[in-house]
Amino acid sequence: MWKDSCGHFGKQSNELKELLLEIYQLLYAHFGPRNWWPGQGEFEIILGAILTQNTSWKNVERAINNLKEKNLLQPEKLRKIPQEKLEELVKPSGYYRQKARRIKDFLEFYFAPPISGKIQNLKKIPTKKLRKMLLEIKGIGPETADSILLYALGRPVFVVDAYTRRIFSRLGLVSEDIGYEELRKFFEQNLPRKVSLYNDYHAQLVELGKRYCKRVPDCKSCPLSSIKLCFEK
DNA sequence: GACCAGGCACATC
DNA sequence: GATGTGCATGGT
Repeated sequence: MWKDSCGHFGKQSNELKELLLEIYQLLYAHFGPRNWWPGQGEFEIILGAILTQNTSWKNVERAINNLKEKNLLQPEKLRKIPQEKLEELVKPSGYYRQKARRIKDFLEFYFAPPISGKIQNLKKIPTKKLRKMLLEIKGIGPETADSILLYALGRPVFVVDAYTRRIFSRLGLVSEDIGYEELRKFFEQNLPRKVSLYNDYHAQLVELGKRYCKRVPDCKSCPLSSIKLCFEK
């Protein structure tokens, strides 16, 4: 096996593209559609993306429900409440002081030009430029930015997380220390540029990771074991 | 009680 | 550029 300049291990491009689709199909057949973030508003999804940083979704739901109960799931309202109040409400999601600050930082960005508090203005910005703007906000790193782009705004950006890296390095398809950008390009260059596919693929990988690809892998019952790619360690 | 979760920023070498 | 650490609640 050779290693190319992008850091992933050798497979002919066509072979790789088929393999990535095959993996997705196996996951889909096994878990069914994940339906991540269906029918929610953009702003709620953005909050979720921030709140879920290194945190289980269950805890994020508690935080979001707190905000929902107080009818605060709107940027105008969240902007007005003091940070200490916001901290109390998002507490169940952990890192609550940081996260309250990050939400406030995002709101500052959101209400400043060129967005000026209007979601239509946000939607107008081209993906590449918007990604850059999001990354300039303190507390929004690559995964959070890409989650916002994909799940809140429907942009064709593949979201990469710790599970993605772990799963694909164990499959032997990429190096285990591949960087975020490289890994994202690995998917974007080898998958059809389709938002619905990116959306569900990432969600499937998270599901697989949670169940079978923790630090100690459970490769025997892993749905990918049928293609003999899952290393047993 | 240890380990983990849909990361990120910052310090230090 | 790589590696280490703080942040914090709640589940297994």
